[in-house]
Amino acid sequence: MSVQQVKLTDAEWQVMECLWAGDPMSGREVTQALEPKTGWSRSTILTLLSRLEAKGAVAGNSEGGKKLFSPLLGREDAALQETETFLDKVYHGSLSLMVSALTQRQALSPEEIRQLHQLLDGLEGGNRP
Amino acid sequence: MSVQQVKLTDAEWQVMECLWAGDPMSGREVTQALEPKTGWSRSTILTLLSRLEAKGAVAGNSEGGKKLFSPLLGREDAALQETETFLDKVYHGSLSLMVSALTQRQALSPEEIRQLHQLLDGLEGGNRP
DNA sequence: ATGCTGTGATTACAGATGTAGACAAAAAGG
DNA sequence: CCTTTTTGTCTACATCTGTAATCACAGCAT
Repeated sequence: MSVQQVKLTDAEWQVMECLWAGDPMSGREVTQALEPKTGWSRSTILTLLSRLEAKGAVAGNSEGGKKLFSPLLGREDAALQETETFLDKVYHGSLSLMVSALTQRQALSPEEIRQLHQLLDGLEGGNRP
Repeated sequence: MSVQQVKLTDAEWQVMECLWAGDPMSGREVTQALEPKTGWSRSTILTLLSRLEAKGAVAGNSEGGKKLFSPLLGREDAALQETETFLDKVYHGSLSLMVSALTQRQALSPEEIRQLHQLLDGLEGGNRP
């Protein structure tokens, strides 16, 4: 059932994003990877990694001195959870309400719309036995 | 251009939800409306209303002693902003990526899918000159 | 006038979050 | 071995959030 109900903060999410990209990483690697985007100091990253570890979202293996961190919480799981929370809060849990709002504001590129269409068509095909 | 970049917390969002529902409301009305769902005390609500006022998300008109609060930030605007932030953070800004993730996890009811379909079809019709 | 009552403002406080310095143990280099 | 560098843990602290008690004042009832 994967890791339950872990709430990631924005900063933590960035760190996770890193770990999801290149699995076992040392603190330094994460720091370097995030440096351009965030400019956070080593300490900051390490703190975040600790908190994530405490939350059970990442595991730290300190075999032979050095410690390597890997995500325990999968990106898919995290994304899904975040999505549900978001949809509930903003669109009463309804995806179509969300899409509707976006289209009404013309916040979707034709490209996005095309892709969505394809997606849904594919779905129908797959669902029909 | 409506109110810029106001970030609403979860608690604040609930209060706004209230104000969006029945526009000018007194603090007491908001409190009563939220009581069943949240159980928050009058003080809590008033604090939240103040913070929202400070952020420029609601306006408080104290004509003739009593004070009435109305939203300055529209629900549509708030939702759109929240949506963009969310999409960027979790799905690199791509709605179809989100929908794809949802379908892969079978997190969409057939009903939702049907509605989405309709929505998109309607869109195409409207877009074709 | 005088004391309740309903209402907003002020103050409070614990826990979460963003951000980082100081310190200690371990590794690497000479 | 002893110094320099690396790396992780602890501690720190300002701000933001959630939540509320208390205060002060305006209006109503007596």
